Amino acid sequence: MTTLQRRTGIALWRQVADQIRQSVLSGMTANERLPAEAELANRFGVNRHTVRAAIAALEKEGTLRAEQGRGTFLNDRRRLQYPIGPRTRFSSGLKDQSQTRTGKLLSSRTIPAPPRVAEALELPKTAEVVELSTVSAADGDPISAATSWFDASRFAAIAEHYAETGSITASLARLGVDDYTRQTTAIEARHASSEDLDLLGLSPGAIVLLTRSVDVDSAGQPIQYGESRFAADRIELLIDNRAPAA
Amino acid sequence: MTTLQRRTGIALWRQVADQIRQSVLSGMTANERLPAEAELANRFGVNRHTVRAAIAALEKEGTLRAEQGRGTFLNDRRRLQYPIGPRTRFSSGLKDQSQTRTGKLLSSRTIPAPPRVAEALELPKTAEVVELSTVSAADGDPISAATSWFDASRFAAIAEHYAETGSITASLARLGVDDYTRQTTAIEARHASSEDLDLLGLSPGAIVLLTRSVDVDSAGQPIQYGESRFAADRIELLIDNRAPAA
DNA sequence: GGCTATTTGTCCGTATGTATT
DNA sequence: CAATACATACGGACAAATAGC
Repeated sequence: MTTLQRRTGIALWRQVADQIRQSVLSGMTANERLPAEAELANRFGVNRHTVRAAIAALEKEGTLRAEQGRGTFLNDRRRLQYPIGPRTRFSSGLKDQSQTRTGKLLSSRTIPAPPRVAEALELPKTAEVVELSTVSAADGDPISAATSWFDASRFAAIAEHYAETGSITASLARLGVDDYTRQTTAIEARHASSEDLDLLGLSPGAIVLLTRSVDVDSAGQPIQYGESRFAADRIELLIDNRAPAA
Repeated sequence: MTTLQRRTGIALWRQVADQIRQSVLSGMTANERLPAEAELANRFGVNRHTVRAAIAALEKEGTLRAEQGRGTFLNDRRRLQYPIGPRTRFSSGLKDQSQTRTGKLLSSRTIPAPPRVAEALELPKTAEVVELSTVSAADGDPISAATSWFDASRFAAIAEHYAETGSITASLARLGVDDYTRQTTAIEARHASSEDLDLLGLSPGAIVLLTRSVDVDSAGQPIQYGESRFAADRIELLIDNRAPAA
């Protein structure tokens, strides 16, 4: 099966932690007991201390809890599903899966459009854009860090609106965009940058899902280009074609 | 700007390698020269030996090449775009971006349906399914490793057809499925297992995009449940809502 | 209450890998 | 290349808590 590897720059206990998250916990329900440390050590072919180090890491991140004499148990921590489709909206998509959602504005500035941004927004190369850096959280846990760009000539005031509402949809509505749809979403995966580690509260080596998206208004004009980083261990992206645009 | 962290189970040289991939190379064009070792060591706050270890790793995985006396240079490595939508098909999606595409059958077997498979295919818990393990490559580079499940009572012979055609679409056509559409696609990201490292020719620590998908026939009946792993450094997933179902 | 089996928690020592000087 | 300090991994032994009898 899946043998662990040495000398890769990734400690064994961390590989074991990842394995436990994936193969051991995948079929388990909340508050279920894990196999004993000794059995896990045997299964992965490592020392019990190495399994203990892995469990300690998973305990620290909130996935497990160990109780002396009783065993180690799986905490209730679902991966949120973030839907992607023509009607993709951050706020509403997660609403029914979490209690509270917050969107915080980190910074904003008006700059000449970077080439890829100008292309996505169908603006001339000399155009100016508003750049928004935001972090979104659900139930207090940071979910995504995003950078968004808007045509400065049309949406100069969007930063102020976002700071008040914490929502792109609401901010756009205030600026006369009643409705918009997702045109394209490109998805990549990579190791988190040190900035993302900070923003999303991840440990080094963690993975982020990176989406690059273009939203268009009802006239088909691109209004937003965004690059979002999602904590891959807390979220999955879901494309559901059963629910077409309303 | 976060400094690198210790005691996280990820060796410093690997963190530096990830950083170089992310922040240093992101703004660079192909065949551009990297900053000198000493400068990188200074920038990341680590010793030169550590930077050298990181560069050696990146060289081994093919993203950099070091030339004696000249410096270290960024190799040209584009990501293929893999479209996802109602009409998602592996073969045709990549056709215009690569010269040759091959689908190889690794193994097949008929087994009782695992719970998540039975649920996805809307089969009774006692049903049997055909499990196909396949690897797909474009221009000789492995792109994805997939495991697919089909209702054994309806598609018992699919393994033989796939072995001949190297295509799921063609195999289904032979079994009377003229048309099918993608119902759902869930996307996660994780570190590659050692099995995937083998199949996809990756180096340890590499990332895979994992998709779980359900395809349905024209009557809306689920016919295929699949889990695919894509090499995240060679591919990105693209959801394009501009081209609706034909 | 005691006894025992099971499981997690802590301590020792030792060897190897990692990172710096 | 060498010397040093720290992190990782292993092996064993025993303590502490829990559950069942």
